Amino acid sequence: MTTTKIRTRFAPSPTGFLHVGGARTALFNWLYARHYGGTFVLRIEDTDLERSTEESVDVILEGMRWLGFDWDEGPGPDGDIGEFAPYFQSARLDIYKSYIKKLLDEDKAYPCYCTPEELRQRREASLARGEDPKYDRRCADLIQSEREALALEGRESVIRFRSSDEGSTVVNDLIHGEIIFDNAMLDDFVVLKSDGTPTYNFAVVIDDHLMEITHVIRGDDHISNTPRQIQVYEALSFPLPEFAHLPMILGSDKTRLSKRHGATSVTEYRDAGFVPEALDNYLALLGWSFSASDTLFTTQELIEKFTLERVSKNPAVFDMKKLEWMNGVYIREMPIERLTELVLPRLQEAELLPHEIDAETRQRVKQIASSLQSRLRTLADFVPSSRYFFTDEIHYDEAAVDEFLYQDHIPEMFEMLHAGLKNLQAFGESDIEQVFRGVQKHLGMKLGEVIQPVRVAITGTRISPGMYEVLAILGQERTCRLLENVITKVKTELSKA
RNA sequence: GCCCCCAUCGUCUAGUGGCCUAGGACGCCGCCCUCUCACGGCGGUGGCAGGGGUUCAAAUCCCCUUGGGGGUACCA
Repeated sequence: MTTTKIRTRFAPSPTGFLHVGGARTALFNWLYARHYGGTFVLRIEDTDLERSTEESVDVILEGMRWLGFDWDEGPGPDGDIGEFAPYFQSARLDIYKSYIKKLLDEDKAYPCYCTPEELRQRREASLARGEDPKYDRRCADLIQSEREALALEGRESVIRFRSSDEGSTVVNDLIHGEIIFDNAMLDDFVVLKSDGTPTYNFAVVIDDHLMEITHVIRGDDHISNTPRQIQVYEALSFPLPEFAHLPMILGSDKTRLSKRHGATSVTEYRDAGFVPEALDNYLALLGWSFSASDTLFTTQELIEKFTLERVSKNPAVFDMKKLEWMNGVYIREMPIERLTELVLPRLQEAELLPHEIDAETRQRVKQIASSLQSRLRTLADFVPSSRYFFTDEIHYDEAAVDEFLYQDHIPEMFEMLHAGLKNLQAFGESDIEQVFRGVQKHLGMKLGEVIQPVRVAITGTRISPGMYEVLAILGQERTCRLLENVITKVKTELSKA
């Protein structure tokens, strides 16, 4: 057992939405902390002043809450919470500067006056010569007077880290094992930009150290950055945390998951009718597995079973079909009351229900939800599938109407059904079934030959829950009225032909 | 270009040298249930990238090739 308390963090940069890849990283950090009774920190890496926005921070926090990833330290409703505040990098600039000063004082870093344009040209030139496009260190050994002269030219400076060309740097990764980098491959990278903000590779080290992060769990696109960071740790005599690099999430064409592949933001999945537990469960399986046979895990089980040892090394392709299946499982297994509550706002949104919902309506929606529960893959499916329960304006599937309704025997058959249904004292499923059976027997038809036309008449389509159930929910009055409407419609059409 | 990571069914994966004639899940196909569609049940299709080694024995270890991904920014 470890004696030090585990501390993990998720450190998104607020330049857009909470990406599913980011959500997966957050999930693993969160699960790891919860599994070991550690602390989960949320830190906002907003040092890119150009691209970071406040709205993006809100969207990310909202996504985190929706997914259920509660953080112990980080942004709170009234400012940052936690002993290592602030948790926004933009509010920690003085801290970074003090460490920059330390590096400068010890000659482990130096100011560089090359402009981005000059750097770009030299990089391209060396690439064209077939050389490594490394920074050429022309500012590495400037003397004070030279620096002043460059500054006098109006040049802005950045601070570069003086990296060693000797030896190698070893990344000891919990998932990948030892990864060795030749130090000669690393150049003197920028640690402080000319606008006074630190670069990622520097700030991440300072913060992870100061916030006492014990396990740095992140996407494996950061592997190549890790040796740079390790050199910073060493230059500042900080102890190294453990590193664990997660496999990336890819799109169906095996390239990095992006907009081209469909929805990538957590918000989109929420809006599309996915439930958070399903997304958590699915995301957990992207890079982690528990056994040869288990795939369904409640969030609590995920916490209990999650370990880094069972994280795989290979990249995972995001499979929407499997997510949909899993979401369907969660919808099927949730209490009907919850499904009802989740679906009400969507029905209001579609203007199928008023803003005020009374107990009777809620009860009715509950019945409908119950009839549709096994047929949903997303909550969004509910609206089109239940439309006819709420409005007489039926959208007819023309082909189905031609096939089932515009037949000579339909008016007579429907009139028999109408008469039978109208006379019922009670309008339960079994009562309705009696009427259908009677008509079917009388006409010498198969049950389906009676029911399917009714289905098309009532729902407009050939697909719905059991017919007796649908009619019972609709109620005697509406059922009879809808039948009457259809009988007229069919007669009119037949007389035309 | 250079550096790094990765490589089992279409997809997610189990597999840590003999238990593998390679297991599960999604998808797909078929059958059953059945008033349609779902659900559910049953069955099927389908894979160790290629080549060399090591070993009595390799999906499992090593090397090479190939393929994919990432990095090489005053983005994170």
